[in-house]
Amino acid sequence: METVTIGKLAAKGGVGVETVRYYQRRGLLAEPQRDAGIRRYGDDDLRRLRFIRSAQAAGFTLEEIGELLDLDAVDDRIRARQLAKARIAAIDAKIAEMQSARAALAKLASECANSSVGACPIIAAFEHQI
Amino acid sequence: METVTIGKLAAKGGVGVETVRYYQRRGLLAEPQRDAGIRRYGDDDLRRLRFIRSAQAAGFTLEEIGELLDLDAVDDRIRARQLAKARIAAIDAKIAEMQSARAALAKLASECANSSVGACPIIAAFEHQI
DNA sequence: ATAGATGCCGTACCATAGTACGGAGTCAAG
DNA sequence: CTTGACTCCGTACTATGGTACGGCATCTAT
Repeated sequence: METVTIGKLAAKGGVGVETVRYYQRRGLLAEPQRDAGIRRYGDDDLRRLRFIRSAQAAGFTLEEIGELLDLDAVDDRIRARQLAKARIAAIDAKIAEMQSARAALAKLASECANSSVGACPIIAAFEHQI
Repeated sequence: METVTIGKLAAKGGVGVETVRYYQRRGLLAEPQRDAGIRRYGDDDLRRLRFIRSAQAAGFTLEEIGELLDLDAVDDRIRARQLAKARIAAIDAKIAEMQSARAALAKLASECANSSVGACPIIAAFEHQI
């Protein structure tokens, strides 16, 4: 099987070497086989690493990601659905919040035009938000 | 003028008392008038506090918020626009990322149905993301 | 006037998610 | 067979944004 060193794995996963070691310490990645003391990673490890980054982008903490990985191993659909649904709700709320913030920023960027003379209250641009 | 104590201000701003003190230490809120040693806040302080929370929701760090507040004081539109535009781009990217993550979670929640028999790979639900 | 809630202060501590260090071993190319 | 890049390890440090502590002062409602 194709195996890669920690540096290659990290590069493919878009993280640093130290981050891989850190995830290993946290139990998010399994200790891989070693070849003369040097870690050798396979495709599963890369998938797992990428999953961690994706789940992180979805707003899960590393602790929650650890739980997801356990659920995956045990195939616990009920709990997985629970977590997914809770996260979806949180994401929807966050997206709404960010859209509101975006609107405030757009207002700030457009209404307070480059060289207009009236007042340009940055604080006011955010009023009535959230 | 109506003035409130730190506890009331914090409550109205949706933060803790210690957080107000912290913002003050960071220079995000001005030291207010005092009445026998007790801080007395006015409406401007509340507006400012709410602005901080909104700007935070927009993804600004406290340091950046400090800069925004300075810009507001000095009425520096050019820089304010720059920051706003940069932030909007970042927000749009983040929203796209979250929508992608949301899709993965929705897939996880629906395809891996409660009591189906086939495999329910949580990791696979996130494949091809981001 | 007396509780009990608030406020004051500085300093210390917390969680999260890494990042850096430094000396030693190992590998790959020329 | 050497040189430079990569890897090993544990431990310590970083940044961000707060949160907690503890002893004392003050305020508010009865």
